Amino acid sequence: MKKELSPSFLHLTAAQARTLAKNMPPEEVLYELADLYKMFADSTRVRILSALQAQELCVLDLAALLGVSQSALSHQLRILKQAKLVKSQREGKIIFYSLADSHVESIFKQGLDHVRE
Amino acid sequence: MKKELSPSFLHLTAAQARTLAKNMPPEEVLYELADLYKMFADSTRVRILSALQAQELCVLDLAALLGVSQSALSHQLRILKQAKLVKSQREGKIIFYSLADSHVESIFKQGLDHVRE
DNA sequence: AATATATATGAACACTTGTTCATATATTAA
DNA sequence: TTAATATATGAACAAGTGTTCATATATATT
Repeated sequence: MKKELSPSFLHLTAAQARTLAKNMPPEEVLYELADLYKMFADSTRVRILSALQAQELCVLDLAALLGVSQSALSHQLRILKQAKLVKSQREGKIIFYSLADSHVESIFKQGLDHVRE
Repeated sequence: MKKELSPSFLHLTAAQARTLAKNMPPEEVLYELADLYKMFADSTRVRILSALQAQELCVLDLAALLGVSQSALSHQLRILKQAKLVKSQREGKIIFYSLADSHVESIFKQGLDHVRE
């Protein structure tokens, strides 16, 4: 029995290609996944998340701790907040930021395991 | 006993700041971590990794499967290979790509868990 | 009310990144 | 050797991103 080879594939039968595509997460999910990882793909944001993992902090303390300008930090915090990785809580003049999600920690650790291997 | 407040911090004592900094992974590791996540921060690369998770594939099949140009794919494969997330194996004219590292899968799954929550 | 403090934001800019196009390299077939 | 196939790569370009600078907003203090 001759294998039915789709004209566009080299080694995959059309059936195999379909099965493969079906077993992959939907495109839309993969796009969201890339967007999630974009949040961790900048060293400033990674350092922010790493610090907030230890304890909640206000903007100026974070800035001092990381050696980043207040403005740059504020911009990044906004991005992290929109992505719902970080939340804020006002106490008078000061706003405290903390991790919004326990998943952040596990994603973080997974990555560290790989980097340290 | 008065708290010794470092002039540069608002709510952190100098001691707290030191402890916090000490408990964070070293800067250099955080930079590597960001670089690792950069690999997952592009939808084309995520889709490549997702496909290779199912099975090893040659460049043209991958291109057809994902609907990406051969050139674009080749460029991305080079990037993934340099990052040691992917490896290649030649068989005559054809080069098969596969995941280089089992960590890739776990990083992937962790992210999916978060996206799907 | 005026001032000081803490944070946010818009615009501009430099830098990075992913794709395309054209072409190069490598292997196989004729 | 020549032609065909599979993959790689350099240059150019468009789009995206992170920072800075100046300024705005919000709260507290005097």
